[in-house]
Amino acid sequence: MNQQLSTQEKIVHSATQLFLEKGYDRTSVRDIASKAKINVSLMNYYFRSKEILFETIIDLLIGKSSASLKEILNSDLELHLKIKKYVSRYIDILIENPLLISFVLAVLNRNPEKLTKLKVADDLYNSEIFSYQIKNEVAKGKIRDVEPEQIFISILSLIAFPFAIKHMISQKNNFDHNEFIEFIEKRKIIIYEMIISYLKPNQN
Amino acid sequence: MNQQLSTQEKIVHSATQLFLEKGYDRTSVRDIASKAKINVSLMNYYFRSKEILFETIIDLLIGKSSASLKEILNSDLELHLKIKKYVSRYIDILIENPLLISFVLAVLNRNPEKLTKLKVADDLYNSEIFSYQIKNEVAKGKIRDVEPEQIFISILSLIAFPFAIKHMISQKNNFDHNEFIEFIEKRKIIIYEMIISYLKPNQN
DNA sequence: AATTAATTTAAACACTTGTTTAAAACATAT
DNA sequence: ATATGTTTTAAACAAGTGTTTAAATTAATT
Repeated sequence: MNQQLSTQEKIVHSATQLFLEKGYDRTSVRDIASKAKINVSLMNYYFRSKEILFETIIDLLIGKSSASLKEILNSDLELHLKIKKYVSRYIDILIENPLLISFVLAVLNRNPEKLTKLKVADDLYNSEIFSYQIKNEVAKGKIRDVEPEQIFISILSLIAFPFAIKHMISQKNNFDHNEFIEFIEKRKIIIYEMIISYLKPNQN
Repeated sequence: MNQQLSTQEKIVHSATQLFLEKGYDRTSVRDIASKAKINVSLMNYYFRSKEILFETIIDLLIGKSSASLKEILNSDLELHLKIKKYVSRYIDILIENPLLISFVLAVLNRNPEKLTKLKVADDLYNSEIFSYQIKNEVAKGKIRDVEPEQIFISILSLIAFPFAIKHMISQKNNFDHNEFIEFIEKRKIIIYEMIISYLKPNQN
């Protein structure tokens, strides 16, 4: 399989895997080269530096997943259904790549200055329409009086954090990978119902 | 102030700050030495290696905060009140040290093998009594039928994750530090009510 | 005051890091 | 077949890493 790939692709492929597993600092250029079975200097030939290679990979990783999430948030779906779809889709993405969250968090805390350039801010996290929708429902008395930002952060937290502490959860409950995924799959409904029950206006 | 401290204390003090801000890998022994205004080799004299110094600091950081949380979880408080106190206390701890979560997450993903030794697993995260309490309430029909683990992870996520993405939240909403804390303070009630409203048995 | 122990220092060690250089190998085009 | 451009290679570079050594300084003990 590695045979079919171009040198450039081999570098990206191997580096992505290593960055996800060990992070930027613990991955050396020689690690990447030996995993991709290429000469060390080819990394500098195709990408000018390790840093640039890293940024390329960040954009690749995040760009891939963010598009469909943004689409859901900006759609004209009814609020409840939108939340349900968003939660479900987001969890599916993270199940496909369970290391993504830890990766993004690491980037966020190592290079907070690169945040603007990072697609996360724009794509994963721009929710004008969603905010407006919530404010609207509040105004109509359909849901409890809430700050959209607080709701959005809550949803995000409930979805993403378990992946960030996957090791801890798995160890405590003696989960193998499949059992962890089962645990996470259940959260699609739990998170949805948790948010919905909170949003219900006071029934006094 | 640095004058009063012993060499050993100066090392721990400076290293803690650097590890929290920049992480283990991006902090060099010479960084620590120059911040503590001591000779490089004193680090190896008092602690045998950078790794051991790091583990010492992990235990210090986590041990400090975990005690009071464990106490609340294991107390015989009524469930609702227990959750309220736990959320509030946990948030207070993280406000006091907003970098703690990112630090722990970094350790968790870099050295997952050290997890057992890490006090997190035992202290922050052992909730036999809490689990039993929830199962009990479920059996009595006082709350919805839920898995205690899912509830615990949800509470943890709602509390901790916003600190892990502090930079993102602050940038998007143009928060300075105080405004971020305000945002977080509001979550004490939000998280409590979110969990409680979810736990309410079906009113059909 | 003399001797022993604890602390601090500067220098060096061995190793790894990302990157560059310049020659070699290969492919393409004239 | 020759020349040109692209890709790959091995070797070296300079800088930084954690740690050790052995001498110098300070403190404690007899």
